[in-house]
Amino acid sequence: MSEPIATLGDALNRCQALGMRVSRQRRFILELLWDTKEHLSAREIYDRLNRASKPIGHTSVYQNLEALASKGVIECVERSEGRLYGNFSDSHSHINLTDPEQIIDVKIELPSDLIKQVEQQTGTVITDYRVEFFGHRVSS
Amino acid sequence: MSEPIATLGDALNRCQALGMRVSRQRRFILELLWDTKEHLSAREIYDRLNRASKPIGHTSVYQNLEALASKGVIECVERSEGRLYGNFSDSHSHINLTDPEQIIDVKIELPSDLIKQVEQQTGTVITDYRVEFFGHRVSS
DNA sequence: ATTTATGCAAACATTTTGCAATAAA
DNA sequence: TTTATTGCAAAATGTTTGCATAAAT
Repeated sequence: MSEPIATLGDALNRCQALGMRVSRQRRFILELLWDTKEHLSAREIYDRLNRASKPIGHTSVYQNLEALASKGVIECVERSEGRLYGNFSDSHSHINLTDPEQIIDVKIELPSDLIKQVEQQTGTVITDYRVEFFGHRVSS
Repeated sequence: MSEPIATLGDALNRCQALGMRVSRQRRFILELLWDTKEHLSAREIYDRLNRASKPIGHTSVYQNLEALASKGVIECVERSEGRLYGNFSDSHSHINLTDPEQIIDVKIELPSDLIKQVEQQTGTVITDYRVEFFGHRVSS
């Protein structure tokens, strides 16, 4: 497991370590995601940046979110409202609740032997992970 | 909580109990979801039914899935592939590899005490989960 | 200089809506 | 008969792609 991505600086460093260039627009996105605690849609990210005089096009938003999420620099969650993106500052994992829909962040750590087992089974080195839970509140 | 919907018959009965008519097309959808063990997209359901000479239109597929899911007759999960519907939960985990980019599917099961811990900490009932790993191959 | 990233325009995919025809009860 | 359901056509959203330009290293 490599370093967790807790701060904006971590995210920018991780980009460079991955061979991704720290472009103006990429920085805009990362700054926004580290400034907010919400999960945002591509559309929302596009709107907020352009409203804040941080010009960026739709294509760049989508391409960046896709690249950053697939490399584990940011997180992506699927919701009925669409695809939402957020930072890893607090916790990597979350619970998707239904009725009413809500996302709860949760901090969990997988047993290291479970991770080792996955690495050995697949011939990989795991650098990061997150767990996505689905469920509902106890009351119902 | 009312009776669990375990069989196709249960699902059809539940429809009637809810005042929903058991139309030809609605039955097609429920039969398909109870025949398969996969979660299917609206598109996939549309295609499979029409290919099987069980004619149904796009609108009906969407309207039915929406109605059935919102009334708890079937289950709906949001995935990166889109919105999927089914009659049971599957835990599908994978590893996102970089350099070259590749996704490996992996079957893992979390320790039940870890899940219980999350449920207690958050006051929720976990019905499903998946783990997303990030990493790279051992060679690189 | 080299390679990655940008972003317009357009294609593509998914989901929703109006509404007249149809079928279940 | 009554009322829910169907499904066409079209619109509203959301996402991806080709490619020439621009920018990062």
